[in-house]
Amino acid sequence: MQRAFPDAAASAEAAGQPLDPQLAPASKPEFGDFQANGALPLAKPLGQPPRKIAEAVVAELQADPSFTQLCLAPQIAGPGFINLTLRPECLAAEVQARLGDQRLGVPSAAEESGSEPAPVVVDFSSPNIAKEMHVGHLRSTIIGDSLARVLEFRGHPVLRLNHVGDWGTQFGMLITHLKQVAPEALDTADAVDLGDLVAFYRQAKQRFDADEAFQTTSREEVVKLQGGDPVSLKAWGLLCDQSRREFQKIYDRLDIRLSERGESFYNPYLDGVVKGLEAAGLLVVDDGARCVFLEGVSGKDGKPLPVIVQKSDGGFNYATTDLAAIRYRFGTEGDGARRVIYVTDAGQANHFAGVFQVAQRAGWVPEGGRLEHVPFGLVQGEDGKKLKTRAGDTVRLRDLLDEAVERAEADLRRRLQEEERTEDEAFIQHVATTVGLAAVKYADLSQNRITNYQFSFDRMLALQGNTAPYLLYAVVRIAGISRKGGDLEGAGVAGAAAGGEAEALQFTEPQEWALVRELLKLDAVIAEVEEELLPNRLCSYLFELSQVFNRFYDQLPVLKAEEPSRSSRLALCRLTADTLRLGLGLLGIPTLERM
RNA sequence: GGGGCUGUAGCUCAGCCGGAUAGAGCGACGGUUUCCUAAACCGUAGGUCGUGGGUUCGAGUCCCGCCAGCCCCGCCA
Repeated sequence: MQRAFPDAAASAEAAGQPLDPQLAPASKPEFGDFQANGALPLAKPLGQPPRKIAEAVVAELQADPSFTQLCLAPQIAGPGFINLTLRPECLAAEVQARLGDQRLGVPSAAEESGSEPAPVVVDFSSPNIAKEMHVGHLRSTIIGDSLARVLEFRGHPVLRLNHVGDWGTQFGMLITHLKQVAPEALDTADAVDLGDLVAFYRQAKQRFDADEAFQTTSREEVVKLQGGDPVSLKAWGLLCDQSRREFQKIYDRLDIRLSERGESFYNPYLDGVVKGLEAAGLLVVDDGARCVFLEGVSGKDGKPLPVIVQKSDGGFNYATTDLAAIRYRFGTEGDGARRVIYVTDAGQANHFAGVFQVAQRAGWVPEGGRLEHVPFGLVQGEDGKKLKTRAGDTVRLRDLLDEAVERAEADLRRRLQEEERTEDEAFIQHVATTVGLAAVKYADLSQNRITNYQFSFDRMLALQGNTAPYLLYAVVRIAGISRKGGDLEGAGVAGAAAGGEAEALQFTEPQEWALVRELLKLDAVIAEVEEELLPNRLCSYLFELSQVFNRFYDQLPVLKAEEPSRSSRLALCRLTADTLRLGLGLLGIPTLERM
C-alpha cells in the first residue's frame, strides 16, 4: 500500500493513523486463505473507486518476489477485497515442518519476545475452608486450570494460586460456634468430619444472622485470629488441614495442580496496605471505617462508593486482602509478576473493578503490568435457574463428578452390549472416568465464559455435536489406523530427515487440503486464547478440526491408498492426533486409544 | 435509584480490529455401511441478530435511548 500510494501513506502516517491493510483470515474458504480489506477505506480520501485501489496494491504485490513465493496471484473480489491464497507447496512444507516439531508450530513466549517472560499469576478455584467444594467452584477451577495450561505451554512461568477463604468473619463465626458446641474440634485433629463441619458452619451462619451478641463475639474472634492468638490459630490450623485434604481429592481427580496461598497468607501485609493508602493520600475515615472513595462509581445517594479497607472495629476485610495480594504479586520482593489473572464469577466484577482502581491509584501496578478479572456466568440447571439438587440444596462437586462418570459408564455398557463387544472391567472404568470427567470439563470450557452456563448431563455426554466424546472419538479413530498397520510415527518424518524430495508430502484431494489448512491454524488459536483468556476459542477450533478430520476419514481411504497418498495421509493423521492431544491437554482433558 | 452482564434459528450456543449471502450443534425431515470404530458422513427446512435512532463506503459487532432477564451496590467473600 505504501508503494502504491506513497503520498497517502505518508500523510496517514503523519496524522498518526498509518494505513492498515486489514489483513485477516478469509471469512470463507472460497475467498482463499487471507483477505485484505484495506483498499476500501482509501476510496474516499483518494477519490478513486476501491477496486482500482486494490488493483494498484495487487500490482505491487505481484512485483514482489517474497510475496509471489508465498502466494498465488491475488484475486480482487466484491467491492474491493483482496483475496490471498497460499501456494500449496508452502502449506505442505509447513505441515512437514510441524511433523518434526514437538510444539507443533506454536512458538514459546521467550522465542517470540527474545527475553525471559515474567511470571503470570492465575488465581482460581478458591474454595472456602470448612465448606465442601460445590458446583460454584466448578467453573473457576476448570477455566483457571485451562488458562494456566495454555500460558504454561506458551512458556510463561505460571503461579497457580489457590486463594482459599481461610480468614475473615466466616471463620470467627465457626470458631465461636464450635467453642460452644464442639470444642474438641478445635484442639483435636479429625474430631469431626468435614460433613459435620459443614453442618456446624451452617448453624453458625444462622446464629450470626439472627443473634447480635453472637455477631459481636464472632467479630472479636476474627480480630483475635488476625492478631495471632495461639488458641484461635491452633483451631484454625486444624480446620484448614481437614478441608485441604478434601479439596485435594477433587483436584487429584480432575488432575489440577494448585499452590495453596490463602487469604491468611497476606495477614502480615494488611497493615501495610492501610499505611500505604494513607501515604498515597487516598485514605478517608468515614463513619469509623477507613476507606478509599472510588472515582467514577457512585452509590444510591450519588456519592462516591467506598472500598473499605479497615472496619470500624479494627478488622480488615476482603478488599484489604485483595489489595495486599496485588501488591505482593506484582512486587519484586514478592512474586514479581507482570500479569495477574483472577478467575471468579461475574458477580464480583464490581468488587474487582474497585480494588483494581485503588491498586492503580496507589501505584501498586507496575508499568506494563496487567491486572485482569476473568469473569464467568452462573451454572444453571436445565430449567434456567441456579443449579440445585432435587431437595433444593447446593450440588456438591464430588456428586456432580460421580454422576457424570456413572452416566458415561452406563452409556458405554449399553453400547458394548449393542455392539456385542466385550471389554474388561479396568477398560470400562478407565473409559467411563475419562469420558465423564472430560465431558464435564469440555462442556464448561466450550461455552463463552461470560454468559451463564446451562448444565446438562445429556448434552455434555452426547456422542455427536460439540462435545468431549466427539473429539475423543476422532483421536480413537486415528489410533485405530495406527493399530491396523499405519506407521504414524514414521509418517512424513523420514522424507524430511533424509531431505529427500522423493518422499515430500503430496496432497491432491480437497479433503486433504481442508485438513492441512485447519491443522495450520493451531498457533494463531493458542495466541488468541493467551491474549483473550477465552478457552472456548480453543474448543471451537478442536471441534472444527475434528469435523474436518472426520470428513477426510469418511471420504478418503488412508491405509488402502496408493503411495504417495498413503504416506501423506498418514502424516495428516499423525499431525491431527498430535494437535487434538495437545489441544485437549491444554483443556485439561486426557485422550484415549480406544473407547 | 446507580452500576455490570446478557438478549442471535424451536432448544443450547459461536460469531475474532466493523467487512462479502449471519454460522454450528441438538431437535425435525430425507439419504449413505462388501472398506481404517456408522460414537461417523452427506443433504433439506428453519433468522426482523430484543427494539428505536445515530456514526460510515459497510453494523450482529461501535455510540445514544428504550424494553426484558440475571447479578452487584459501606463495614460478608
